[in-house]
Amino acid sequence: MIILDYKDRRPIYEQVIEKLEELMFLGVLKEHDPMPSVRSLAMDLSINPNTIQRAYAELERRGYIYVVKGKGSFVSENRTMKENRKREFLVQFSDMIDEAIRLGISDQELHQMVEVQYKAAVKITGGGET
Amino acid sequence: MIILDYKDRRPIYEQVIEKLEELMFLGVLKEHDPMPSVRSLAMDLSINPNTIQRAYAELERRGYIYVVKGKGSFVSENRTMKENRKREFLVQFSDMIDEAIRLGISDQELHQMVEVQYKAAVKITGGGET
DNA sequence: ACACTGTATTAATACTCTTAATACAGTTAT
DNA sequence: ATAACTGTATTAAGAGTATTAATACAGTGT
Repeated sequence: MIILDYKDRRPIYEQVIEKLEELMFLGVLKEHDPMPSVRSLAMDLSINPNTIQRAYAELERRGYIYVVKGKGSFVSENRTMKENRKREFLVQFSDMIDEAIRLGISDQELHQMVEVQYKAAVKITGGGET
Repeated sequence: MIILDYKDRRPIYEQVIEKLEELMFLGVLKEHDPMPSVRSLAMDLSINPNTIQRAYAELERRGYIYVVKGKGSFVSENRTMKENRKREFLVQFSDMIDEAIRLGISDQELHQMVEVQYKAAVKITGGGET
């Protein structure tokens, strides 16, 4: 379910956070679904439970999971998550355009890139079917 | 000339590399200009000369500066740099479009963002006047 | 000779990430 | 109640990296 990349410079717990958020976003982990337990996920990934614990603590802090003591951790109702993600996208996208301008890329070129890339990407991924 | 951000998680030497590359890109540091000496830049930034040395070694490895022993370090003829930067941009931009598709953003929306952001950014920055 | 350049080395310190070994409290099923 | 799960907390150790510090050496220019 999750594959770690040890060549990645970022710490493992961050990768775990990212992957789990992605699974929530994709709907593989649905609202109120139980998260894998700290120990079992640690076993799965062959890493220390403390490292998973750290990732879970951060996910809880972000409001993406909630904890019921003794029972486990569960996926939150995460409307906020998709909003956050979209907000981040918008910021990054406008930064990209600033960079494009610095690089002397014209708006026509940008439009063309959007067009080409969009078609190509949709063809591969299947794109935004909700 | 350079301001370090100690809240940034990345190491100082990486920030120094980034800032110096930016100054070259902007033309503040022109081809064959002398770079500030290791010791003087270290003084300026109130950090250890070794840290600057590390940044310079990396800049040389990337071909952005060249060294004349006993004289100093100088800005390379860096056509490659702008090409590299453009290449990086293209990769990132297509990644962004993939993300947009995941977020269910239509190509029309993307085109509109490009349009709005481009005009706004050019107005502020003055944009790609070379 | 002196004051600059870059470069190299070694040591010490600090910080972060990760693992390991426990321990404790709450839940659930038997 | 006991066993087997949950999450949480703590403490210690190890590894790796970033940074500083103190030198030393070689080349350049005045």
